[in-house]
Amino acid sequence: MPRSTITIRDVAAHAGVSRQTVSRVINGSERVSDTTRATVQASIEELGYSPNAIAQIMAKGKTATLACIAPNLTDYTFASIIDGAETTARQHGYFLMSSSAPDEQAFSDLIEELVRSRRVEGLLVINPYIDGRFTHIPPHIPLVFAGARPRGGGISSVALDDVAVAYTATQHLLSLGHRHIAQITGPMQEDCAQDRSEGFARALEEAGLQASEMITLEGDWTAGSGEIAFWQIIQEGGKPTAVFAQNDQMAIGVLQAARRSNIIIPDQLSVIGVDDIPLAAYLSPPLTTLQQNFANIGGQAANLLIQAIEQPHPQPQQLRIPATLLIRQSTKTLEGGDV
Amino acid sequence: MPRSTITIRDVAAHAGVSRQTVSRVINGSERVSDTTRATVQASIEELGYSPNAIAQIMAKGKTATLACIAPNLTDYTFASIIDGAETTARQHGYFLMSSSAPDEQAFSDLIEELVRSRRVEGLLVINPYIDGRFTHIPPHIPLVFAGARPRGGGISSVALDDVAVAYTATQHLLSLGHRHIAQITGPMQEDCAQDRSEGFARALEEAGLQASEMITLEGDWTAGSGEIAFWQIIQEGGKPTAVFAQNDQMAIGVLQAARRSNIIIPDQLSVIGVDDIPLAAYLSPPLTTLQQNFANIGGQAANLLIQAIEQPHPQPQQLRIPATLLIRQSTKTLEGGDV
DNA sequence: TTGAAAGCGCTAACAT
DNA sequence: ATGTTAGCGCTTTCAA
Repeated sequence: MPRSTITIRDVAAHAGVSRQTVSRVINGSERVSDTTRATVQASIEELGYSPNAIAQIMAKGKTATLACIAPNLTDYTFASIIDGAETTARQHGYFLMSSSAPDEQAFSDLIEELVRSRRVEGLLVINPYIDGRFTHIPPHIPLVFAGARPRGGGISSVALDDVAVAYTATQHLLSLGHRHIAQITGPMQEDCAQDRSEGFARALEEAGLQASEMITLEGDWTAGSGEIAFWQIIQEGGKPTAVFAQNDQMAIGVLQAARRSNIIIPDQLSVIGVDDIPLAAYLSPPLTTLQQNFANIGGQAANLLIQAIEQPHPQPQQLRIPATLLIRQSTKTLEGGDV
Repeated sequence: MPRSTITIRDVAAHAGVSRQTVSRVINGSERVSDTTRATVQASIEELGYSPNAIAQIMAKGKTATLACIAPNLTDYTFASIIDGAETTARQHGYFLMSSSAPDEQAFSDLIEELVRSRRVEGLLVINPYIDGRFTHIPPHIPLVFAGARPRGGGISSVALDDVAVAYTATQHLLSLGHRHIAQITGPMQEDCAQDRSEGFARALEEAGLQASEMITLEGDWTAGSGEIAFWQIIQEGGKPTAVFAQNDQMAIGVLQAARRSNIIIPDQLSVIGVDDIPLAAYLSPPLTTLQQNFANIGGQAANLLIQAIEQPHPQPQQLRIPATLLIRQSTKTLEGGDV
């Protein structure tokens, strides 16, 4: 027969003090004499007491829990952001409940359950604009977006500096002499894809070129979509000497399609991606890309969220995180003519 | 001035009934007349009332929350298991808190906080034997292991049928005519790596060969370790015609090392992995592997855990999940001689 | 079918 | 420095 859980009451009785004193010891209050503190501590140890977190939450009115919702948990970029957020949250004494919501309905249900039931004090939403999910976020709850700048005002966010990233990637290709650069974008309903397209256009314009002269196709961030897009480029008779894929997955698809079309990379075609997923360095050839610091993005987002919870009137902030150009072997100086 | 949260009290007053009646309506009790139920429902809607989950937990003494702890959240295999577990947990009305614990200390701290504070009712531990973390698991808490069979008795688990998986992989290579097969294992302190090694040996023996005649090197599941292992094989003058890598990541390392050594895959060397990570099909060449159903593993594990929580005396169960051989282009019939 | 009382384990606000 | 008194918002006896 395992004895029933021991409570603050048992400790109080055992130590010969009031429950309140035990509570003070637990919470590290100054207003306890060293001797009683020691006595209480001893009782706690002896009884193997541990406070019931739910009861503490109940009495304090604070759950010290954040929710983080991503489209899924398996995507490396999402998982890394969550990992970073969790670490930071815990450092500040918060728990992080991470959940996936593949579609708008699931998102809506989840939010409803989490927020209305007051299980969490704040919301960290990764990629809020992949569908209409942002419309289901209730007002007045501390909120931070990760992976996209907010469309409306008053919302804090942490995201890659997408314009700058695309600009840098395109610049790199231009500096290698490429003048026929195809672009494969993410879904254009996502601000992130729009911003990267803008960065692409900007770099071209500075070089006296027009984005409209280049082939641009839309993918959905998957390797498969990159593959399809590149085949389409070939079929349409496009002769780019370089491809800017807006993420690594799609770049991988391009590598695959190129291989099957007997196009040698980087000799006949340079390819650059964005993200630096772990396998990028192990591709054939290793992929030149822009490395994101996902853990940092997650950590900063958690920070902003905790600020929003703890401060009375926090100022919404938009943080943009820079990326690092990693030159590997999938990009190369343009030598001969076109493909 | 946002009005303070409305409670069951407000609803009771508004509907002209007692709090208990409202509670009964919330919990779907039968013992309420249809008319009062309707009245109460109307009040709930009108006031926009939603029960406070923390208070419910407090009163019921059940958190309906599971914890899932993995070495990290970013590994695709872990994330997929978690994803599957979360889906199943939610279907049964449970929440899942997933956390990463990179080392033993972090694991110990996390468990301490989660279990002793009674925030969670059960523990789902992914890869409990990567270090000594399993020794920090407190007794008497509902527990399920994922990714490894338990060493002690009385613990439920869900894992790949590692012996069978390795047997199938090796069989495949043997059936292609290979007789010189190198093996790259995971860390041998992990049961999973041991079991796969056993399956490897068993298949060889059935073909009249000995595992001791083959080169076996130990990796740490990373692509880098696979790469290093393969270089070592070459340096030592090993001439395998095939490599069985105990996971895809290490197989990727082999692909990389082979490419740099100008060894053509699959013409000069066949390579097979385990997992079927998303990029396996996009490698050069696409990787032959054994596909795991991670979501299923996670889902089954969550099921067992919930059973353990809800049933008085659950029987510990060891579930072994089969894998599917996916033949792609990294394995090929042995034609000429050795490399 | 409904309500009153008691309590879940803890803490905040006042005492002393 | 310590104790007393009220809750936190809900559910669970037990009565009626």
